[in-house]
Amino acid sequence: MSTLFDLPAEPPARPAPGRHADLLADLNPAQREAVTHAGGPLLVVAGAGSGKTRVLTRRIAYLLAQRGVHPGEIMAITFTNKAAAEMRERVGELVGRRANAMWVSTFHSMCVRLLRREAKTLDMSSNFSIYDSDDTRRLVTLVARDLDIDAKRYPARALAVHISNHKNELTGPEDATAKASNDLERRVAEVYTEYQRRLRLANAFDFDDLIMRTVELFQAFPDVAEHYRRRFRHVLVDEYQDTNHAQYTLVRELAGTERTESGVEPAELCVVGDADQSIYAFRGATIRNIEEFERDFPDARTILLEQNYRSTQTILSAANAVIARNPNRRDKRLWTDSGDGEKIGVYVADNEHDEAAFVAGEIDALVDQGEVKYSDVAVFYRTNNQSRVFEEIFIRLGLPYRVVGGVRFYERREVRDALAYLRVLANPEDTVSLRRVLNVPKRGIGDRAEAVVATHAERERISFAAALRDAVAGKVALLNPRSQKAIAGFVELLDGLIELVDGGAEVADVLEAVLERTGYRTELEESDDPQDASRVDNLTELVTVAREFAEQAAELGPLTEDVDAGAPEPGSLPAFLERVSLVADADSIPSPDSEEEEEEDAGVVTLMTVHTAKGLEYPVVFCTGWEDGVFPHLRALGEPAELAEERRLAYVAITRARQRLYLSRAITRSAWGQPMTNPASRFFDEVPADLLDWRREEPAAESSFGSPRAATTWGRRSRFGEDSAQAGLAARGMRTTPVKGWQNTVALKLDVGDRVNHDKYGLGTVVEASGEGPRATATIDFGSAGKVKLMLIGSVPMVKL
DNA sequence: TGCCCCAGGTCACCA
DNA sequence: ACCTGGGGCA
Repeated sequence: MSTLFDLPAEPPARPAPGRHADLLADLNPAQREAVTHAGGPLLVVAGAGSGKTRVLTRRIAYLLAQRGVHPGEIMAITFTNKAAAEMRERVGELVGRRANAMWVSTFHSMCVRLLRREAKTLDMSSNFSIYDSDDTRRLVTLVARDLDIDAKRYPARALAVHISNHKNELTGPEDATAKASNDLERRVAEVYTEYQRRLRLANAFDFDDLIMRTVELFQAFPDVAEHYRRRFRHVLVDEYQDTNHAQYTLVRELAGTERTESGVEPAELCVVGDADQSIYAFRGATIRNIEEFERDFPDARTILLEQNYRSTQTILSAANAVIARNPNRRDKRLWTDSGDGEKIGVYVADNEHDEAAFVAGEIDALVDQGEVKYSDVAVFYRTNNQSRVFEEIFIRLGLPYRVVGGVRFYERREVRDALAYLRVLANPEDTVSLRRVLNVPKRGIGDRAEAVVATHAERERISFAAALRDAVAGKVALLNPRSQKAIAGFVELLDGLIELVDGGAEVADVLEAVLERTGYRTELEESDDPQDASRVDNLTELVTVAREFAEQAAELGPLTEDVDAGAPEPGSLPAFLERVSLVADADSIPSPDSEEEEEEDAGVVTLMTVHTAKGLEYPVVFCTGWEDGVFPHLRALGEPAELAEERRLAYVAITRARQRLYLSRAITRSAWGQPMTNPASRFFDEVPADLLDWRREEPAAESSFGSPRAATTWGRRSRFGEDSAQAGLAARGMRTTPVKGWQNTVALKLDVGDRVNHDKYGLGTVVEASGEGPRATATIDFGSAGKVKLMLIGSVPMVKL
């Protein structure tokens, strides 16, 4: 994992177009307009593969080359460090070294930069810690416990989510308290209030705070806002559809909407996005921001990019047809002039193993034919737990693969422990980190001792770190001598390490000292748990990361630019921690072509969730698990808003494919240890039939039951407010049922104790029933055929007796 | 008091 | 698989 911080590999160097004509020469008219537009706010609606990044980078280059804009006046905001790095690099190719003076960063790192500089204004110290979701959960747990909140009724996870939602909506603790109207909301407000107090005490911001408090900074201190507004005359935002309310407000504050009293005009705002690719509602993103852009910024200009440079027309037609089913969307149809290409391969598997075998076999065949190499292929699934069957068969067949996602490096316990030590050294007030490592490895400071110290801290209104020192000095009542001695040893240990830091030791050496002096490494090395061996490896890797970080910093040299006052010294411990905190998950995704891949090397197949796939592209894509209940996900069935989001997810998945796309489903799939039969994904119906190449259809036996076409009056669509898909397709002359019998019939209503007859399993008794309407499931005991969990939507080949 | 081990319940979507 | 609680033991 030494690629942790590596930037995407450079595309082959091409001559940098410096002159006006060159910057625009290879752009289509819409792109050209987006690049040259001057004046009012600009919304670029960029369909998948329509050259969005190219437009953004060219626009920046154009600003510099043709409009005399100084690079220091440009702020470009992205969602991932990877996107930021790519943009910086591509602008660098076009304009050279001057690119360094621009701010090209993620929302979060931009805010950290501002907050470090302005920390004093918010009564914080500039060496603050940044809490991620794990730290947040820990602190919420502590707070909830102190407030005597029933952890069963209000789990810390849930409380943390509610707090996060408040922050994304810019609702502060006071507002939350005032608005609370039921028990849950009052509890949340209570925890939220105390949580914020404790964050401040720990000199820490959590992830959502970075945005919320920056907004607060701008709103409470207009002179600060004006300072940055004066500086950043051009604000560009990528992936605008993924912004939440707080980020939206931040953009507004930063760019300004009208002339200030002292005469600062609003900055020129350019946002780029695609509402159809908004798939992060679950973390607060709202497509409202892009949909309402023209209303938010009245004199806005909107440009649509519909020409696609990535996929075949077949793939684009499928994507267009699926996404067209979403209500209330701006119509947009992707097209290409590069031809139809292959049809979409469709496979109906008996079960998930069969599905995985098909995928593996097909990849094998394609590679054998010399059509593709492994690294051209990606396999998508809806949820991470679906990766296992693919891994199994890939291993069995010897297909090289890599799973992206899952437990990430920085989420591993040992890595977090080590970083917690470093954070304590950088910011001793960081209570969450301090308490995390207090007794790791075990050193005789148990729960009891910790609680006594915490109580003392609370009563004296001092930080936990200060309370520990009191404990050593014997000022903490109820602490037994043995614990006191253990705490003294711990404090001494920390002091020794802090001395090392103050003496200017390199981060990697500090880290080494932590692992040595705490006995952390020794403990792992002496353990006979095989897992601990890999933990040692991970820690070694972390040391390597720290080492490389210092080397990189040394090459860059000290920062000179004025706006970076308050930023941590390059290569320093705080700088390292900041870097690590802000590594977004998406940044660890290897891009298909970026590895140091030899020409001859076939690379590896990439396995990932659809969410992870956003922004990537592959010549060959297998999108699996196209089943109602899987994709779309179970909890989206019957929820129009969530179903729309699932459909956007399907759209994202389809548009990742360049040349070949495969869609597959399994008739039965094991979930939660039980086999489950799932109907075909409704999204299948939405792809025009003439684009599909059926590799295997549903076995006839499954469809012999009932009269599938007749019984759609109950239909999910009519009932749940979608337009009539049947009518819509018929009107366009599209065939809607490629396979006989997979349309939905009336769902069976079953209760515990009902007797049923199933075409395949025979007679059975319902032992469990749950869910309503489209989400109804039942567990049925078929005697010798075993217990089976079935979804009751779709063509259930079963009758109630 | 603190540590360790085992049991049992729980939670399984996506960054 | 991950956290929590109880009981036995140094």
